[in-house]
Amino acid sequence: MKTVLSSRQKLILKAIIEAYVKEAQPVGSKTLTQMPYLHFSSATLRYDMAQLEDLGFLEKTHTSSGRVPSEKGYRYYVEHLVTRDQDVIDTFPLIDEVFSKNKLVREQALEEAIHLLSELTNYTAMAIGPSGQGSIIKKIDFVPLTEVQAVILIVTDKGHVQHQSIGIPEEMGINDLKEVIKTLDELLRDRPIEHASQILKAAFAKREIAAFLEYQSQLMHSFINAFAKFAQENFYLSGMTNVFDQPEFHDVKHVKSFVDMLDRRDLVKLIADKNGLSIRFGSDLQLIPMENCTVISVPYRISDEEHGTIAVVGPTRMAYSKVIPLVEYIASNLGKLYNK
Amino acid sequence: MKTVLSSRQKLILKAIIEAYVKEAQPVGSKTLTQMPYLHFSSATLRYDMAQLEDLGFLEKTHTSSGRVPSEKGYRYYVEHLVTRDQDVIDTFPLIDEVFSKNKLVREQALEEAIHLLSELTNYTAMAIGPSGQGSIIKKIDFVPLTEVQAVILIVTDKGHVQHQSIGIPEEMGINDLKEVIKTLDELLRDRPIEHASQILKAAFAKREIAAFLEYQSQLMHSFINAFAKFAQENFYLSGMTNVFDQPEFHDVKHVKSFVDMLDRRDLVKLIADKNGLSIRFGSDLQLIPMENCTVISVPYRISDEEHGTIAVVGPTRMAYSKVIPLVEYIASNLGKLYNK
DNA sequence: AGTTGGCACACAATGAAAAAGAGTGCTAAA
DNA sequence: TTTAGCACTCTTTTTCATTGTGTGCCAACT
Repeated sequence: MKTVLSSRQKLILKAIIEAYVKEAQPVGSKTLTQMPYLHFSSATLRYDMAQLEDLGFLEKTHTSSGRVPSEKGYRYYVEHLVTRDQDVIDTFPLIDEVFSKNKLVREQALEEAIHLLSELTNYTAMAIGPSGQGSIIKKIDFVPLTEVQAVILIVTDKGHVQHQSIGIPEEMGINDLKEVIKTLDELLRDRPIEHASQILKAAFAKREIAAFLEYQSQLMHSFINAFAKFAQENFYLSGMTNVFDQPEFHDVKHVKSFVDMLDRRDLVKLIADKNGLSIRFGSDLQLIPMENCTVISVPYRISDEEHGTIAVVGPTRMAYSKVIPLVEYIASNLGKLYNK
Repeated sequence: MKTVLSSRQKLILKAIIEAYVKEAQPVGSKTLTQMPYLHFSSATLRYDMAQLEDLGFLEKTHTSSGRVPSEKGYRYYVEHLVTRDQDVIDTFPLIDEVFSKNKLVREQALEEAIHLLSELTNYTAMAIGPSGQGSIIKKIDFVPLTEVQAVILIVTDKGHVQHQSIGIPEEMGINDLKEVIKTLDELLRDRPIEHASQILKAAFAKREIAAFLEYQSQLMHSFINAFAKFAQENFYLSGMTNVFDQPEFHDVKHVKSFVDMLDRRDLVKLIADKNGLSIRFGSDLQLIPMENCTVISVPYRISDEEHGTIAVVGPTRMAYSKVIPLVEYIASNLGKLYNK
């Protein structure tokens, strides 16, 4: 069953949400009478407000307080009512300017972008960077440092690099190690990173690279470790403390669990792998520190294999009309930016 | 002029500080009478407390409250009164066990160490890792990715690796680039990282590597950028939120400025380059968010060139008798650990 | 001289009661 | 359908008295 709201009810819901977003105070009928397009008496507005409450779009904090939007109210708002803030759209040329001013290396581009995003929204911005997933190994190399130490290097076609220090056992000379690495390079070059560990293990089982058995497991461990690092989603964060100013975060307990959650990167799996603009509220996220919070995320795409997501985290009482166009614009421009 | 305290006054100061550290409440004369070694009447203790207050070691929150240690009081305490907690010393074998259990790669060792430190102290732990400073360039290499893209690699004798994606200009083939990198490798190999930029610039000025002039500046920029990254102190942080439980951090404003300060790494320069155990209080640090906080830092040393500092940050009302031996022990053992 | 019990005083913390304020729901009338 | 009016509810703020903790000082005791 689809609930139908009268156009005045829609106006009221929109006005309440936008006033509440601004003031963080329950909004009453009297406040609404001051709004343009709502020049009715307070009694009339009260009547509609009561209906909106019955429908579950509004809530009261106590019997005789103003109304506060419910999560359902916000949902309806972002789906049907929200408009893109013209002031924000007017800043798009400025964003272009900031981006084009600094010449950015790949990794810095994402960082810059979410920094800008957090500055402009005053909420917390995050990004999941393109992972090594889907990359092809381009080279495996090693550099001897001393008689007993060396560094192994792995480079992918996307320009990702992993390195790992290893020890060289006494009974094995540098030349022997060179031989092993060369074999590995031939074995793994042009193979996808995801298969690397498996190929390595298979080769090890077949003794193809088992000239120095007692050393194998240690070296293999180092490589597998390095391969695993590629798979790690890389996570960018900016403006973590921005949301602390919000009254939703007045309690240090809440701040603490929020920071811990970001530290643990609990949100990574949640914002990844969504198509297009996604707005998720506290109850969608199933994380206690995210109660009363909303995550707005948009995926971006740099190439067929390289993609990720950027997101803004803020209180559910968020300035959607400003944040939504901003996130969308920055996500859509990241691709261009990245390839500069 | 040197203030001399009677042995009873010392006992009282010690008892007050330790009680205050535990309870975070002003401590009164009655509480003190319950302490062992302080079986005097409350009036007697009050008399000494008044003297300690005159000397500036104690403070009152209002005319008739218990006493709270002043910063001067804490200073005297850590210099003359504090003892190393035996319980903590007893845990040292456990620390050894944790360390030896996990085989650690260089970078992970520091991370593990300060993680342990923050867990055991319940305060915030930081470390400045050995920087690339003092390292020697061992190899400069490049890996072509596509016709127009490549990665440059720089490896030092300490096993540090930096990489940077670069674009290959059309008028320059891969072979030309290979030539340039080879020249650079010869030029910079076995040279200290600190001189690298300078050598590069000098060579550029003398046109030694100027076969493709219009490209030079871009490439040089990438290299100089990569060299600069070595110089960055690398900073490790663990248990940032631990201190949020402390009553000193009950205010979100304070929490926010504290997190921002850590984000900006304001403390890095402050804890670096001190010899031996250093205990600095809020007023020493000259940072607003560090009021009522103390930083305990100890340098560690891995080799002649590789050294750093680990530190614990907590409220001035800190369990010094536990933290001091812990930080010292972990710092002294980091060297061994690192070289495994 | 050092130590102690006794007592007046100061202030914070707690809780109850009163007053003020904001906003609602309902009803009857326009 | 809209509005004015009014009683009612609940929060917030203020005030005031009460209680409790701890001090400072003084006179007396060891």
